[in-house]
Amino acid sequence: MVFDAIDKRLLEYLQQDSKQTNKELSLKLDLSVTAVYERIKKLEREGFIDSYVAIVNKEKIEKDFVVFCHVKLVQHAQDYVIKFEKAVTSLNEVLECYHISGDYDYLLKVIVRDMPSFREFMVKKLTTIDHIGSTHSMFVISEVKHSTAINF
Amino acid sequence: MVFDAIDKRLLEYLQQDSKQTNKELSLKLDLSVTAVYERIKKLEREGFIDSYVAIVNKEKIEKDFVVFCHVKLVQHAQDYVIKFEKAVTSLNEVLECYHISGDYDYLLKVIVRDMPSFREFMVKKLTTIDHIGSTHSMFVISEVKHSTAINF
DNA sequence: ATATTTTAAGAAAATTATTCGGTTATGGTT
DNA sequence: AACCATAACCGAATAATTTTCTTAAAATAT
Repeated sequence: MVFDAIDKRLLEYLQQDSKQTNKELSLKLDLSVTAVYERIKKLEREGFIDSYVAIVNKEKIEKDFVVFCHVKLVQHAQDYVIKFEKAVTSLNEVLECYHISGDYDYLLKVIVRDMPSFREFMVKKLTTIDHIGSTHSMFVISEVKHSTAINF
Repeated sequence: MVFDAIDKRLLEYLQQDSKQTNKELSLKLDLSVTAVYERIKKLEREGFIDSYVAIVNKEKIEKDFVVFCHVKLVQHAQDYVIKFEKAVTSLNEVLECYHISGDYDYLLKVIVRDMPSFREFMVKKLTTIDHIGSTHSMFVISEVKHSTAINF
């Protein structure tokens, strides 16, 4: 399987707007509609494209209170880690969770409605998970840049 | 404009998979194809849906070295802030940038190929921006959860 | 209770995606 | 350089989907 410069450009376009028609893409890439179609199918089949999603506006649905939470575990025994990761994954306020290097073990991206909701989330959900040592919250004052597109 | 429970479910479905046909959605929502069509158009028009994008697999394109960078400015005069935000936004390794509360001013999500590329990014790009006081990098060991869908 | 507006439905039209058969490039082998 | 095998491409035909249109039913206001 060869992944060439045209595939690269195609992915760039699709990361920007996945609702473009194959005809539009065929003009940009100087290919036939069929060639574009088959390249897209190949990229989907081979796993280059994970999914197609709609990006919704946080403000509009009043879920625009974003907080990054650092979490440290008391111990790092494997079953503690597994349990924590499973628990945190199931929380729908947690959109992202990363195991990271540094002073803390994890970095979580949490999205809720407002500060009271955040308190509720911390008290009733996050800190009820076993083996959490400490947490540290960083509130997002403003989103300067937010893109889902990976540049080559 | 009313945003009801059906719209909510519709957004949930579209955040999961935006390539579903209106017919599939009409079955899930127990509506006609036209009703689904018009609701989607309304959500797009009113700004509930920002865009439709393809999510590409980082590993596949060998851009899966993810780093969160804290950045502190030397001063917070408005023109320093504006310049920094503009400069950082233009860097295509920086997918996300947040102005945050706490010890540091900004949190950046950086995606590159590997550690050498990261070093290159830090030395040649990030730290050449004016007025940066200090930085602190947290390397992602593993991505436990990564979703673009906001839950209601 | 009546008028007005919104929402929904089915059918028709327009556009788009997908399949198909044949052709042209590409890479490797002799 | 000629050969084969494979992959990529194209245009046309078909299938599926989106979009428009017309009308009917709810919901809301007068």
